[in-house]
Amino acid sequence: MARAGLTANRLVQAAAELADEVGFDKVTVSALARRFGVKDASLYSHVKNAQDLRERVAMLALEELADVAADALAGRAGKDALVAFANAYRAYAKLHPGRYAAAQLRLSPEAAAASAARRHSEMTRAILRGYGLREPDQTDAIRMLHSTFHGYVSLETAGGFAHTPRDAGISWQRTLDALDAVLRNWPVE
Amino acid sequence: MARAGLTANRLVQAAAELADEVGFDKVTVSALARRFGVKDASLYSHVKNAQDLRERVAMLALEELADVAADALAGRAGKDALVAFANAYRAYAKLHPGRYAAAQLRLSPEAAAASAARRHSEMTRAILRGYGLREPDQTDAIRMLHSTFHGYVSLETAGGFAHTPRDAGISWQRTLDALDAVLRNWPVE
DNA sequence: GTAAAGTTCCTAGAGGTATTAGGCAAATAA
DNA sequence: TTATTTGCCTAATACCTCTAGGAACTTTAC
Repeated sequence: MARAGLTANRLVQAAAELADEVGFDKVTVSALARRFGVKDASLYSHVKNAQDLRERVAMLALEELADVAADALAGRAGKDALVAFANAYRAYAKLHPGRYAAAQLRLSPEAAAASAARRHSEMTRAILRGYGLREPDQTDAIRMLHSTFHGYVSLETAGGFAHTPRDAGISWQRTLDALDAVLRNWPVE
Repeated sequence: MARAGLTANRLVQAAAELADEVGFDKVTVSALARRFGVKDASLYSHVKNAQDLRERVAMLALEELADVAADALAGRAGKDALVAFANAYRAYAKLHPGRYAAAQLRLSPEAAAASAARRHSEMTRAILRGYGLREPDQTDAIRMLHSTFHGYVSLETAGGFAHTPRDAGISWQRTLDALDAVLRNWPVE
């Protein structure tokens, strides 16, 4: 009886690939077992259950996303940083739709997710440094930026922009221009 | 053998309530049958299958969302309209989280979804009339608005803003201020 | 008013997914 | 080499989806 060499990490990696291929909602214990040529029950030595598996994929995606964003941000400031960060974010979502969907999962162990989530916030805060925003405006601006990025990418990949002929990449650029403008002149009510 | 009085509409309505109570992903044919005190198989005379059921809930949500948005928009213009529309959107998502999740479903029969989707675009376009935007800027702005609204609501309900003490309602208001500002002064590159 | 037709719901059953319990064999440690 | 741990298996339960075919109820048509 030859062993398949399963590992939690290997499973999560394969689950992430599966998610990108067939969609995150179709990442199932059975499908994953099939991919490794083992029985379903065998996976339960490595992951707690299906939910645990999905959460690990989510964590992987969050970390990867933070990595590419950090790379994009390195050595840039101001609008340059904003655009690079945003583009890295959008590119990752396009390249890894399943992982991106996973990253949107509501994680139960808040503590575990916090590390990746904090990295994202830190980076966004770094971008804002170039715009001279102070708290609490900074938090408001971070929330707006995250919302716009996530909303745009999410609607775009769901086909929400397909009805209109206008190229989605151009609207994205214009949206970034608009965000830059609003940050440079943040409304002080 | 007393009849339960099932109807496609009644099923969809109950499924929507179920979605708000336990989450859209837990809306299942079995659970719905249980709620009506009938056998699973009985539902298949009224809906094609589970996917069909979910899509009908999505359509219901899209229509309801368009209705409340239209009400909010009536008789308003400019920033007033923008804020009313956005608040109606956010309020609906908070009141009906399951339905809101359903509305995000990628609908297969594009034609069917188009009617509701068009209403949303029409309304957003109406808001922009107060800002004097022309095509193609209008399309870009619509996409930005939708993205920000959806992204914010989506992140908020997923608990993404819970780490920071800042009240999510205030950040929302400031985001709307920012959107108003950027629309009044749309960057012409 | 009754017979035909259509509709609603049921029973039965097949197939997929999630998960636990318990066992044997392979890898590792003593 | 023996002892222990680990990896994967079989078996079994439970839930969800969906199809086929049948019985009871409702509506239609004469």
